[in-house]
Amino acid sequence: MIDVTIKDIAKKANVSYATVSRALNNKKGVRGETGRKIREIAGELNYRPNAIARGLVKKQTHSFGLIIPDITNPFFPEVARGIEDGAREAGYSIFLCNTNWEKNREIHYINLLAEKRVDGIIIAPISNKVEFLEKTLNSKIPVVYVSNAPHDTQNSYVVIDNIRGGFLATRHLIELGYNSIGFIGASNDSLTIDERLKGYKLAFKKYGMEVDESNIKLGDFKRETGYNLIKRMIEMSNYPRAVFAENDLLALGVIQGVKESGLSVPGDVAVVGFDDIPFASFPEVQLTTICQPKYEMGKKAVEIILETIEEGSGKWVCRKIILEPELIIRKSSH
Amino acid sequence: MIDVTIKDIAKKANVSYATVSRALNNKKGVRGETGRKIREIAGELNYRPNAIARGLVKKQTHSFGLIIPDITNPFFPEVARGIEDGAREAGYSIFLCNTNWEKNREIHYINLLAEKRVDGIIIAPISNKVEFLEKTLNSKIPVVYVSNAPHDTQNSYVVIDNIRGGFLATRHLIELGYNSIGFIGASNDSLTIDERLKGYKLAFKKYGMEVDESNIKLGDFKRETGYNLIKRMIEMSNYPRAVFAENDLLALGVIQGVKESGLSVPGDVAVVGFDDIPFASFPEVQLTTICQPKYEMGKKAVEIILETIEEGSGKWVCRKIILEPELIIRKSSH
DNA sequence: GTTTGCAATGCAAACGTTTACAATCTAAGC
DNA sequence: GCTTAGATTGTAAACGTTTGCATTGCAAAC
Repeated sequence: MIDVTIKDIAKKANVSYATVSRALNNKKGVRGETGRKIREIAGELNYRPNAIARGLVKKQTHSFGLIIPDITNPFFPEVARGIEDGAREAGYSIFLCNTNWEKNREIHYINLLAEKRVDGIIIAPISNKVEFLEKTLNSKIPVVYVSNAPHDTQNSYVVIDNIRGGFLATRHLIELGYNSIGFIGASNDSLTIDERLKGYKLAFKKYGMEVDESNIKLGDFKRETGYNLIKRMIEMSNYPRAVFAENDLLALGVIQGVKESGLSVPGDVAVVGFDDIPFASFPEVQLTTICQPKYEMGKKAVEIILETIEEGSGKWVCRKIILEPELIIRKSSH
Repeated sequence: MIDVTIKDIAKKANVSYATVSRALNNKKGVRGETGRKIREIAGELNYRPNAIARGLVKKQTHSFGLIIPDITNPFFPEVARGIEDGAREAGYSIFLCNTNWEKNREIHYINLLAEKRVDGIIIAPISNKVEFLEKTLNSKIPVVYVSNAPHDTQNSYVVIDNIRGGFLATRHLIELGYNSIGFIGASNDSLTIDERLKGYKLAFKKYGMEVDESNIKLGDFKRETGYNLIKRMIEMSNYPRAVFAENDLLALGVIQGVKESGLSVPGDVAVVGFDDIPFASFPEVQLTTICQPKYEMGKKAVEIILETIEEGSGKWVCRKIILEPELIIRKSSH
């Protein structure tokens, strides 16, 4: 009962195992009756093709890797779902790799996936330092960046226009009349933050306003961080009456911090986030935010990976897709 | 540059490839100098062992499958993170399979994982109908159920005491003085619901109260469902002033529905959830709920899988772990 | 009744490892 | 210097498939 192989079937059907292989893969050149018998026996024996063996000879595993920094941030599961759906439809499986925002874990996984001979890698990189990734993988395994990507990459990516997003969020607050606007984000070797901050500054410039660097506070991507940073900010004598947080999780932390300081949102401090995670729209929260098409982003990333794989090792497919962010105004700012 | 193998190294080092294999795996019986040279060459050539080939001969892939119904429900990412952490520490990778609550997708994935020859499967089953799963996998691939499990299974599981959880939630509401308490959950071939509902009824019994079946409304596990069901409930002339929702997502939907009906929580309707997802504790939400040790649950499940694998095909490891639920009282009920 | 051509099948190599066993080398013991 | 044991290395089989090529069988065409 342990692991029935193609040979077992061959023996029972009195044919060579090459014929069994052909029959089971519905290849031409096998008599109808023979095929039927073989399939029947395969069924009886509860045969399951060994994808490992097949992978070895066909040099493809029908699987790819998905590297994300934080499965706990609802943004990523949403993207992952898109990827998973697309992959399944095409007959691919995905290795889930959660880096927990640790660079060495990212590297670890890249090596691992390479050893597993995945057909492609979809990665939401932690930072814009991707030399290692690019060096080890380039021209060997197709890579698609998702969510954010180093701008000088040779690889495909599907991202959102983070500068535009940062700009939209900030402009929204400016137009509401705020002239002192805080920025709360993750540490600055992340590309995401780099660009969203750029958008933030762009808006200031466009309206002829000065950026006050002391209003920019950086940490990481966790909710607690938003909470801590806003508290520190509020201690400042002249704290900003509006805050743009780099993602919704941070924004939620900010809101919590504001409330706990005895202030109100948006009365005392207006808050805008980024991502539009499901909870942002929850009536209790009603967070103004920049919406990213998360599911579609994942779906698209898979499409590109598949396209690259199909293309064979021939020419290098390179799609650079930049999606439009959308400002969604809710009650945390008005 | 495309795929350097053990043979390339052997040629360059002037040794047989068996020696290379031994050297790279740090096996005894290879001279220090030889080993050093081989490793050096391997480094230069940027050699990456082919896990597929290795898997074929060693008959293990160092990967296992994780089947969950909904990666979008924050409960599961939390569990997944525990599993991922445990797996990585032990050198295993996980195939993520999201069934989207569809039974045939679950079956599809089970077959797929079997073909991929994963070393084990951790599954949060959709329903208590697992004959197929058990039939196809039993005694071939180690299985560990997580979150909930069929009680008559031969396999290991790590779950929470759902009956107890349902009981705690309901008792809490009873003790607050409510005598008409609604139950909102998923369709009834889910084990989870079966047990939590059992706990609900148990509490009624214990306090000598009658269960009013019209106060029990079933749908699925999505937030919208909670929203829709509570709205239907509120239309009833004598709707319950307290609701136990089978999970936090449903509970959030319930709260939304209550508010939109112009009623307040907990003033008009008290709400208790289940899971304690991160957002339940958010100050805007403050959902009373039954806490599950999600991360630990995942961690434990991996431990068991690993233990089973280590054990070899010798005896059948079977651990049945039932964790204690904990009632966390917040502002959605008091 | 040959030939021709094509469909059906079998044979064997290949994919990149690991590993049992055989062969060789080295150095210690006599 | 010869034996011998132990360490080092090589040979080849195995893992379960796919697939190019050779072989066979059979029917149609001559």
